[in-house]
Amino acid sequence: MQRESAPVKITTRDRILNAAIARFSRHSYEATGLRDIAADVGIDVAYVHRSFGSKERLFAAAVEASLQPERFFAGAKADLATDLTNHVLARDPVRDADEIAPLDIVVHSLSSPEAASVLREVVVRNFITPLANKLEMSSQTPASLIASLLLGVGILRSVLGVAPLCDADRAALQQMLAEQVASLCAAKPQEPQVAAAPASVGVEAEA
Amino acid sequence: MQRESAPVKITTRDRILNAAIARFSRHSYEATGLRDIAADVGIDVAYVHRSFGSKERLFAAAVEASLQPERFFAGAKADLATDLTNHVLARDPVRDADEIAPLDIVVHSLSSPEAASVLREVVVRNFITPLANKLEMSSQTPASLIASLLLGVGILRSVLGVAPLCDADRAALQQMLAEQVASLCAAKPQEPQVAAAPASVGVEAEA
DNA sequence: AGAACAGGTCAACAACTGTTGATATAAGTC
DNA sequence: GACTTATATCAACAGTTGTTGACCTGTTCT
Repeated sequence: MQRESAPVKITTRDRILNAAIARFSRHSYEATGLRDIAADVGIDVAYVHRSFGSKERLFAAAVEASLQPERFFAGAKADLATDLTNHVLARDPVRDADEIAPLDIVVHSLSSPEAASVLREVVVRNFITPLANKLEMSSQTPASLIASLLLGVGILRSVLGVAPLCDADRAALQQMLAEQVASLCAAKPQEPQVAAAPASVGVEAEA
Repeated sequence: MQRESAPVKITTRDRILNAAIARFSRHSYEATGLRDIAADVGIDVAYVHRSFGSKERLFAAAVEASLQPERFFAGAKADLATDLTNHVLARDPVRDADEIAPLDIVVHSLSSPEAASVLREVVVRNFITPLANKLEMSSQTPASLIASLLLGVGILRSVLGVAPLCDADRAALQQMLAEQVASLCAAKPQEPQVAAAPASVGVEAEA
């Protein structure tokens, strides 16, 4: 036993958590069984359940461990748009199927009452709020729209596997996406906007 | 029995389909049981299964019936951005919880191998491709990004119930979202872009 | 040695899922 | 009346799922 260096003892609990992150990052909350996770670790189902109390608490721990704000907002403010889009586009959904990006767990686990109730809180606390802070904005709406866009791209790319997003040229896609994010980053923190009509926003086909 | 007017006979099959649309538009594919649908119609499980062959085929029929291109692309090209954002923002996710918007089924049913494989094809065929056509674009990438943004907003608003999107002023949100859609509508159909570096897109905090 | 305790296993529970075979009921056709 | 077809039901299957109680096995502390 060394004194100075940390024990770095990898507990079974940690291995369960990592296996859970891997599973929930690839399949939906409902499609991920505790037995699958147990098999990955090589232990009994009962123990993975007991280690975290319930499936939902295990999922909550996995989301919390994946969605750490410092992973997204460590860089300079000027690089934010590029950094964020990189997080979504970094992993090629077909080529790098075995890698795991921090946002994958939100994208894949979605849509079941239990999963949604866990995600609701964490997404706001660990992503939208830090993002709005970084942008020095009082309103969280633009940050929420950025989150929406990134989430949508993540789902269409790596859950649905929509061709135009999977096969598109990476640089061109990155450029187009980053422009949208940057535009939202620069959005005016406009007040409730008392009496301005919804104002149809026209589409100019020729740029 | 009248001659001229159509029989308008509402078959049990139709009632099953409508109940399925309602269920899948509110809960995930996996969380929606055939027994729930059967109970809504007031019949036995066996019959809802037999009427469509399998749960997956019933889901496919429900998606097909919900996601009809003419619902989204009937208006003028100039109103497209406003129309599309209206489809996502029209229904207040908490106040109008009992209404069903055509896009809800895509948003809520997401994320399970079976559901994803059904959605993959239909979303491209019934939304992205018609949208790219309406925009007279050769590339489907901008249309896919629009779909991403709308899907993301839908999920954050009505699945996760993220506060900044639910409570935000409708007009302001509509304005901000429509601007993004319009900007993507006007995207240049740029070629694979041979040798341009990813080009960090800066964020100007002060607009 | 003996007690205490975390780490881990085993078998089983009750509830649920989509699916299927056998069967009834009713209407329309020959 | 007999035969077919669509409509619908019943009961049950086989396979899941998360969860629980009882038990075993080492280690550590006293």
